[in-house]
Amino acid sequence: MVIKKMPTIDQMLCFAIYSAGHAFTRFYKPRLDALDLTYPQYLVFLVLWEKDDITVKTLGERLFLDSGTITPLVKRLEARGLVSRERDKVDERQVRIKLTDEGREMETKALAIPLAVVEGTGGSLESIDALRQELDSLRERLDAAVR
Amino acid sequence: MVIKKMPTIDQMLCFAIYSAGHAFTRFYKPRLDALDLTYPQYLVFLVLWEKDDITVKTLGERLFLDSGTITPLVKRLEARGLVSRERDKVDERQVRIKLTDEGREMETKALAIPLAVVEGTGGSLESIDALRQELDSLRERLDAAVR
DNA sequence: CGGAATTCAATAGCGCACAATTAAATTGCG
DNA sequence: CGCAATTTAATTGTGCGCTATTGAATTCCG
Repeated sequence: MVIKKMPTIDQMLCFAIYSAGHAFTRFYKPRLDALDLTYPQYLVFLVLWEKDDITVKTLGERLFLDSGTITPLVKRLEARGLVSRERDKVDERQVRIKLTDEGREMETKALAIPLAVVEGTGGSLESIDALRQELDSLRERLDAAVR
Repeated sequence: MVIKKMPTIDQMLCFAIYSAGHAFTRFYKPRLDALDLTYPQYLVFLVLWEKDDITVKTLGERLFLDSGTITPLVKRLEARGLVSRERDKVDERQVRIKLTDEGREMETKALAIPLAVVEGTGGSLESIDALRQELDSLRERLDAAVR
């Protein structure tokens, strides 16, 4: 089976992912407004709540983002007193990011969010997880194809 | 079953979609560089190759984007001579977007791209389509929840 | 040991995305 | 008809996300 003509945008997996991603951001918006966080900032906190005192590089690896994105984002969080940034004493190339008390306390308020998400997506936890696994595997194949 | 703790980022569907979307953009990058298009610009052309002489509003509805995103993007394409923008003669509130000859001719070169994508994603066309349908339905549920 | 190569974060510039606002054209309704 | 309400696109401002580059610290290796 070979594609001879340009596919319609509605038939394309990449666009389904692209538009579902935007829909998720819009869905999160009113919930995250309560914490005064953007969606990418929320992702940073998810990583830090799990384990903080990590470097910019490690954070970027978890989120598949580079320092050009991470650095200014984290600086904005630092300016608000939610995280701290300081050079590693042993290897001064690295910058370690830690939660402040205020940043850590936000987790409690944020607990309401995943509840609303499961409700908003509508499916069973099992079907959500199956979809997630397919997307993870897709991301891995795409990443592998880029190198 | 109720969520009591914050989920890990790797367990979250929204992040799987978010990161798969970025992986797709990175995968497309070298192919789109050959056309000197960004990924969102490519999506605009997919819509226009299918049917041009449409308004900013219609284009936005196809892509789930608003004029704040569409207008500057299309202006950049106009500056390169790939599309034209002109006010509708009947209803001057509307701006109609048409392909130029050069813009239309790009479709032939672009045909190589979806072939590479199917190869890069690796799965069967059937499994790709099943995944796409799940994501479309998810997007609809999320949009409905936002109202 | 010492210079070259590598690693790491920061920075500058471009192009989305989106919210909020503005301005103009059209429609609705008394 | 006339004026308010609505529709449409453009504009402004903020925050990603990426590329390319820079500069500093560290590691590699002869």
